[in-house]
Amino acid sequence: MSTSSASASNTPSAAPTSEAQRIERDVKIYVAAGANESVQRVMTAVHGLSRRLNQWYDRQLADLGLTAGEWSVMSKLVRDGGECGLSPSVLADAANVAPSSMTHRLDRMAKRGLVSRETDPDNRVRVRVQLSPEGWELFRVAIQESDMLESDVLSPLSKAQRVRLAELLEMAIEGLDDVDA
Amino acid sequence: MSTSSASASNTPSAAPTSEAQRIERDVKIYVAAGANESVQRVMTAVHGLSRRLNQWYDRQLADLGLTAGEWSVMSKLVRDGGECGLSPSVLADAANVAPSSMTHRLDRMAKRGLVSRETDPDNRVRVRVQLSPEGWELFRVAIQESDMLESDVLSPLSKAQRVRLAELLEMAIEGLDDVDA
DNA sequence: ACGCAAGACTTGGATATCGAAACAATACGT
DNA sequence: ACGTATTGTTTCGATATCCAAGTCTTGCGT
Repeated sequence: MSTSSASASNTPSAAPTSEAQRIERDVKIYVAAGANESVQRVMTAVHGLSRRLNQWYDRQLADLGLTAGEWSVMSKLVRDGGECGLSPSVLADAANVAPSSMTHRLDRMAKRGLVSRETDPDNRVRVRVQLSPEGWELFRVAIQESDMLESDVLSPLSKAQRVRLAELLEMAIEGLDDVDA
Repeated sequence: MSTSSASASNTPSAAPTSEAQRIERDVKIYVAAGANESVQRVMTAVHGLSRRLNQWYDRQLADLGLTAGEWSVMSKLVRDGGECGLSPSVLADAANVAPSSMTHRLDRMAKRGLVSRETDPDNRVRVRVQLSPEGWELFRVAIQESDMLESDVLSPLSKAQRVRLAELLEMAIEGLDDVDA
């Protein structure tokens, strides 16, 4: 914020184009360095894939009124819910969203009766989220009636490529988390 | 929605656990098949990286009041804007967002004077978006004062790994676009 | 025992995004 | 030329997300 705004007033005798030239020079350096070009490319692609993946899930689950986020909660509960379910924070972490986002998500799902939310009697600070019978039933319908099982969104990628993709993504995430800390 | 709600009323003589058993069986099939497990993993990771990348950019550019999306517009214009700038739809496509989202983004940026928006005289249906002098100056300040050049978000990934990551992401996107069509 | 720091979750307000529909302006077929 | 289809952009309403602040437990230090 300190090296700017000096076009016409500060240096009266200098060439009037000096600022434009300086800007252009600096920017050229940036562009020539290809600065963060790969980062930008990754960011754009990540954003785009995220968008399309959500679109695909939303379309698959449109009849059932489920969103991609809700589906991810349900399948996480199915896979790892066990006897007592999971806590909101665990679910938020698994879904890579902010805790408050998961609260709102669970609000919606609880209002529809898909999940039950009850405070853990042993640890009254924690909350146990479990799939309700209606939730189980809807999950079953979803995997039966939608193309969830057969059709494959990532068909252009081989099994090995998917794993590689996931690994690279997770490496990048881990690195970013380290920077934060 | 047609094969449900028959626990206690419809089949009085059948075993009351039959529905629960059926649900469990179907779900077990799904889980055993590892159905879409890799897809779910990719989706979660993609979402997470997208989130963190935005956070990182927002923090880098917080002083300047720029968001990641606005930054991507600016650098796209710097790189490929040429003489006449770019159209909103091209920018939306490049940023992988819906056209209407780009309209709003450009609204904000135009209100701040970062970009100019004028209808193309040759093709009055098109709009040309260009970086204003203030936009150029702010871009220059950003690449100077922020750590945009030096610090590297994707440092845990080598150059080759980034390229590989971007390629895989773009393959997946292309495949999803084909499904749509 | 009492009080205070830490952790888990929720509330509230702001914002960015999306899809569908409205709205030009052009192009094209007859 | 005229009406229609097409394309580019915007408006509008709904929604999902985020951050910061608030509430309520737990646990620990003195």
